[in-house]
Amino acid sequence: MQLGSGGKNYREQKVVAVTRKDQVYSILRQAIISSQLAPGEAIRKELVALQLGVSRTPVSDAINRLADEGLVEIYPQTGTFVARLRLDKIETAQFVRIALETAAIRRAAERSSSETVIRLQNNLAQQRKAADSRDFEGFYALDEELHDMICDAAGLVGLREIASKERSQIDRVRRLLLHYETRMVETLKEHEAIVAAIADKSVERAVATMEDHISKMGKMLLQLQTKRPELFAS
Amino acid sequence: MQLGSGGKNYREQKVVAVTRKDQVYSILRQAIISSQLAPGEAIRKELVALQLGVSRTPVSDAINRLADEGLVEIYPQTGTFVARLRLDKIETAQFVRIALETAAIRRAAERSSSETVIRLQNNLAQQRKAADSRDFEGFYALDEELHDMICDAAGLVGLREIASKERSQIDRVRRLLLHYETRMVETLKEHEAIVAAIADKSVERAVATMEDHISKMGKMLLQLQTKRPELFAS
DNA sequence: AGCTAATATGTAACATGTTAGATGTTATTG
DNA sequence: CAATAACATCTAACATGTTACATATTAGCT
Repeated sequence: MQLGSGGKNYREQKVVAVTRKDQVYSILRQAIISSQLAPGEAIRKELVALQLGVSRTPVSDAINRLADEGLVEIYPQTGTFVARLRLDKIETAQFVRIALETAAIRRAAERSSSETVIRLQNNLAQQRKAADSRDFEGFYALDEELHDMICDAAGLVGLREIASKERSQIDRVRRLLLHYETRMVETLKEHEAIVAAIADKSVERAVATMEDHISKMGKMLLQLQTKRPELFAS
Repeated sequence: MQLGSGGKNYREQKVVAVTRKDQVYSILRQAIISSQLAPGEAIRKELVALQLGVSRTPVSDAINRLADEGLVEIYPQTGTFVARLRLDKIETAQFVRIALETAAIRRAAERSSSETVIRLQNNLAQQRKAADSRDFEGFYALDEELHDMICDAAGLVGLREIASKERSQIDRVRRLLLHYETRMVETLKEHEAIVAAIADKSVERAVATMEDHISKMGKMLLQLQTKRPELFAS
């Protein structure tokens, strides 16, 4: 594992964090969300440590964090596994997502500056490009970014991180759906409606379009169980 | 640290979790939220390990988790400190709390059974007793329990844990305010209004009373900075 | 004295050795 | 042959040794 020059951390002005455990965490999290590591698959800490060229300690630390996040399941003295999907957990995540993001967009619509709107529209332009060229992965990343930008626009420190963490379960399911997903054009339209409402400062319309958007996506997610039942627990 | 008989963990039916790191986590978290460990105070891992009769490993694991939760701050190669309060973080936590708990009470009011209502009213009766006998700590615990019960009544797996985690910052501030707090009677009235709305299945009224309740408390929290500025960062 | 560089110190981060418990397999017994 | 007990194996949990880095202190220089 080649780390990137080791950026310094200073006491008062805390910087990105470049510890090995953070790097391992990012790598594993990415691998899980992108389904490179499939739900139910065993994670052998020692092997991971070997592959990444670190000791077992940072790997364990990273996995503990992933367990808190609900992305892995640790069975003491037995093994660590990529968490299988659970419909009830996904339902809760979906609920939390709607609660947080509708509240966030309400604030965002109330207080958004023209610069913010421009950035949002910029993102939309890129989404159109990605949609035109059938670039699923690119579109997906821009989708996430748009939601993050709206969270940020609410102007609350740390809100994006909280929302993004609660979204990780849903992100994972969406990735698995990517291949089946044909909703890119519809999604784009919904995004456009959301941004338009923010630009118009139509607070209630922004909230309603966001709720509609997340709900529609939620319905998609539930279809995964019929398509890939082996990914689900219990 | 005397552990309680070591309850078994089985693969499919996962049980409470009795690892040392979980115990250390609970102990430290309690100590921080109850302000036994004051904001800004250093935590010496080795000392904690010694005091609890465990090695540094479970202590580090517990502290990592507390850091994720925002209750401690780890400065690499320097030290670990109980997180100082930050107005902006508290504001975000307050926002998240309103978003989650109003959404939760909406669902709870829609679907609450008569048994649930009875449990809530039972809690209220105990709150009245605690208020009569000026039992701040007891009242506070019942307050938390009431909010947890409402989360549970929404019928979403894991929602209570998420809400409770996001509330930890606020709980800490409330504890610090306990000695100044004279709002117990008013708080009780607000709780009664909330439960009454749920019992009546008046969804919108339940949501409104909950939002009002949390907002009023939020205003109290902000007064702490003028009373105890040394607890705050930046 | 004021500034900079060398050094000392303390801590988290990291590495690795050890233990205990969960589970699967094989032997043993009725 | 089935039930069960002994055992082997594997893994996370835990313990402890080592390293690197942030910071404070001191020494040396102008």
